[in-house]
Amino acid sequence: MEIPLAVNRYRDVRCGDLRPGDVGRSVRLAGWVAAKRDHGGLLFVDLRDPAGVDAGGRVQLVAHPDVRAFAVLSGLRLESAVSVGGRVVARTPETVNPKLATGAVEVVVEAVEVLSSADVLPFPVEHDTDVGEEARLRYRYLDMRRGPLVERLAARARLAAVVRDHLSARGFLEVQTPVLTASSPEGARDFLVPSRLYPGEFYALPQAPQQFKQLLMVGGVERYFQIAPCFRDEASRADRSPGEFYQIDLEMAFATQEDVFSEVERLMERIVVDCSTKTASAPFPRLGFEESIDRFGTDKPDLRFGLEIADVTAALGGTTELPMFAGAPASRHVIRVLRAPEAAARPRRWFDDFADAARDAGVTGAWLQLDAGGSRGSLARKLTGPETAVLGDACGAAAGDAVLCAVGPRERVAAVLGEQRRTLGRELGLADPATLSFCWVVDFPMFERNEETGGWDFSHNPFSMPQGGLDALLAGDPGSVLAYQYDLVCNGVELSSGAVRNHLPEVMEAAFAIAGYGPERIRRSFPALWNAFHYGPPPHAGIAPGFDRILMLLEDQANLREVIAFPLNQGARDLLMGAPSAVSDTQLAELHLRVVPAT
RNA sequence: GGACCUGUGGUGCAGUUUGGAGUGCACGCCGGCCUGUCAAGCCGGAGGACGCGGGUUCAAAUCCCGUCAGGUCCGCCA
Repeated sequence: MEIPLAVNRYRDVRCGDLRPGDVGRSVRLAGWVAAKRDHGGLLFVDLRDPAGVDAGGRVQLVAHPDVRAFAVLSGLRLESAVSVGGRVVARTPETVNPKLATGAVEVVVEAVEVLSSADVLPFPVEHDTDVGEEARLRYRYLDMRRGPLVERLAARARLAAVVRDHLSARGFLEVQTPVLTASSPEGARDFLVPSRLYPGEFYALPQAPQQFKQLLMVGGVERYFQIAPCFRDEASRADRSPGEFYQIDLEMAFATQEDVFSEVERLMERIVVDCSTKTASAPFPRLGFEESIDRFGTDKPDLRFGLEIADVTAALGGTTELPMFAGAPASRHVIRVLRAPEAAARPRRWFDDFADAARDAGVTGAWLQLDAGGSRGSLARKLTGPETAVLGDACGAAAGDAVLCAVGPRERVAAVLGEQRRTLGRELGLADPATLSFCWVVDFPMFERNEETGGWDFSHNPFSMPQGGLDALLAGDPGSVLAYQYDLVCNGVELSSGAVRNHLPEVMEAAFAIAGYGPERIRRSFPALWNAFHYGPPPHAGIAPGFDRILMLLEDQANLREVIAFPLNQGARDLLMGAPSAVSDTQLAELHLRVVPAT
């Protein structure tokens, strides 16, 4: 994008714009001292301006000892800011630098004004040497001057612009919702803001604008969106920012799951086309939750490669001499296998590690190494030839491959083999980095067993509409009720959760009853929604794709902090600003707070 | 709440397994030389209680315990 140049006393041209056609011009440049090469009787300075983040915005200055500027520049430290007046000259052929866009010319310095000087730098700004992240966060502005981070911030701005442009054109109304709101009892830990006016009462920062957007639906906003800040006081991960993050929050009235899918597929296609060089194709494939677990061992599968998990419980359970297989059906265990490509020759240690990981997860792990002449491994001995063939055939393993096998409860077997699948995909480079492989995971269960209490918990979101409505809830088998609840997944990353919302108070009451809550609980916890839903709420559905996570995928970053200007660190501290910090007793008193020392 | 990895001049690392003098590398910094470099070069120099505290030992950067900081993961994240 072209940034208009403000011509003023600091500069009249950008460093990176000088070309042979400018030879003879008198120019004024402003920027940072990026490098100095002092020959005693001759001084070269690379001057870099803000456009230099993409390496295009720099030019070589030459200073001769007969100008006063020589001594000034010579004494300046790197990253000092200067304004330089000089004349553009052509370089002699043997001194042209092909690595610079401006490498055919240089600027002979006539005068220099030091705009500000820099101390000795805490880490090198030029050059892409690795710098510890702690230092990068503490001196975020210097980290930015290195370039790549600003490029990612530009990508972030472009993504936001594309999202706004696209969704606005599709009739979505951008509405800002409050940042100071009421604490809600469900979900993650809230960030609380003490009220000065009302002693002992608190605002909460929203974990998501969930209730507000549903209220907008009731209010007659047909389509809503917002690049919404969300605040959750939970532990962080590489792909999970502590404290705050952004969602492309959207909701549609008089809409079905299909309507949401089709709008999001349009949006994602537009994003991929406008914001990346990668490819994606809509419509996105759909996987049932159970199907995804069985085939890929996870509810967020990376579909850029195959390696599906195969079930051989029916084929081998109870029929072999191998006790772990023979006893499986009676214990309601499953026997599943995963092909490990070209792993037959891996060391014993690798297979032992797999078996150990399986045992730690509470299942039995075993393996088969397929050689041209036969098979080896922990399963080879007790199984007949045809039985080992079943294992290999089920997952498509051939000579040179290995078969990883896990036996135990279904979810645990899935988790173990799913993890192996992910690891193999990464180690073997099976996933094309230029592809964004989106999919929908649908039909999540509405409830799940609480292992401790034996009761039922909402497995995802208490606001989701159960499939089959009230009848399904009253049928007496909560475990079999599915929700209109869906995830958008891409390349093994969960980008988003969404749902057709439950807008019917009587269905809500029935759902909460199963989870062990009376109607007064809904009224108390979600008074606004509960009341609103008594005044003709439209059926509505929505979703909220994670803005930062989409950016991670587009920018090939493994860590969220790389796409955020001023991120908190893993421990939720801001190393640059020093937040959180203690406050004065006066402030505490005003807020009616007293700090109790940790015990 | 838990597990694991890392912590050595300003920066990035090696040294830790097998205890023996703060030893080393690259960059940066300070001084000197240097008129065609482009991450300039050459010479010289400064800069370290090896994160912190305790323990074992004749002797600890190195082994043990604790603690702090940074990171990765599990729990958690409706």
